[in-house]
Amino acid sequence: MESFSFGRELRLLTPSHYSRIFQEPARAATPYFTLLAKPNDIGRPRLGLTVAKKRCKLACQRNRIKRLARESFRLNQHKLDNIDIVLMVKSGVDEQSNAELTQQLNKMWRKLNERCKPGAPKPKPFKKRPAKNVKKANSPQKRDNTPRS
RNA sequence: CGAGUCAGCCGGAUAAUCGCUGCCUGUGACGAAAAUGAUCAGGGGGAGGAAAGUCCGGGCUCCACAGGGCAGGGUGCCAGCUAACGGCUGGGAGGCGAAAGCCUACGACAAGUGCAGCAGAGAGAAGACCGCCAACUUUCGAGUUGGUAAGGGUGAAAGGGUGCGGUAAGAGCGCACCGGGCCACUGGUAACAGUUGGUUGCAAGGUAAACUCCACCCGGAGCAAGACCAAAUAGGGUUCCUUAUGGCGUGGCCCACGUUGGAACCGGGUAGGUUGCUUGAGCCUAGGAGCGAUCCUAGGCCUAGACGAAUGAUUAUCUAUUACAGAACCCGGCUUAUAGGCUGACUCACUCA
Repeated sequence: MESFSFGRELRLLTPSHYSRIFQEPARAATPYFTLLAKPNDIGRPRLGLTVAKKRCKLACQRNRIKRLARESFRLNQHKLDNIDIVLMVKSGVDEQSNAELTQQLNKMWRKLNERCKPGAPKPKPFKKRPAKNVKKANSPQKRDNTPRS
């Protein structure tokens, strides 16, 4: 049986991870979300969330939206290829119900996956950064990767 | 039962499934080993009454600092509590309410300066518009001069109130009572109070969230504080080695100095990591002191510590759509938001007995 866990290896952890994705990403959008994505080399999808205070004023609502997004990502992670995703939020999200937002998110994952596929063989504009990134992401858990790279 | 006042409490529950996080127990990958402890399994924890606003006060940390003053800011009836406060408790005074009860920056305007629209004759050691009274004049309509704050009128406010005496008319002008000021006395730690005594005809009102004066308090910045570890072929210093009495630059040339390779060591420190980080002015129970805030004693308990940021989602049941809302170094307060519900004490009205 496949696992539905959502550990630290499935998240974007540092600002450098985020800034990599903001360079020439694939996009997908719904009325309340914008998703940016880019393929990675680590063998699993990863998710990062940005919920701006400007778009969603109350801390409580921001938490709610993040939880919904994580939950939806967790349940759909096996339908995704190895891509890094950053989820952004548009104003008005905090007025939507849980069911409505979950439905939108579920559609998005599939769409985004399709868009990333033709983008994978694209020439990488930044040669150094992805390599450096992979090394860093793997080093805390597996040491045998480090001497090889 | 109705209307109301005060005080306190709860802030969805249960079950199933899939997940997150740090703690404990076991497992123990990688490693020669130790150490570190990956991974997996199990156990038991895991947001609030306001976590919010950041309005006050502290702890903690770093910086500054002999002492004192000025400036600036804050507080402002009295006493107490407290680590401290602009907080709380008790008391006083004033105000609101039928009552329970509630509200109040509540020091000084006799240190000085300033301010007060409109109305009104006059707004401060004031003032004569109408009226009243006297004298003079008179064309008998009234006029002029003076006196007068009792009456009218204006205004938020017109320099105590009522009565009697008094007077040309009046007036604290005099007297009685009421009110006020001052000095005693008594009670109270004090604010303050008084069926107390004496004295004073009462004289210069309001406003200090106006300047100001008086008394007391205040060094600055904040956990992104601060401390530690520490990559990069980012970059600095010292010593040594060698191509090498080398090359390049300064220089007429030598010497000398700078620069160029490698190694070792040293300190500073970016990315990143660790720590600060939860045992605390802590919570619960019992007893005691006090009207109370609070304090003391004894026993017990450990109750979130994340860091792109953990408590969620779905389903079922409970009348079930559920308020305000998310810890970020930690405490004590204040203020604001809050669906629905529970408990206790008290006041008033009605009915019944």
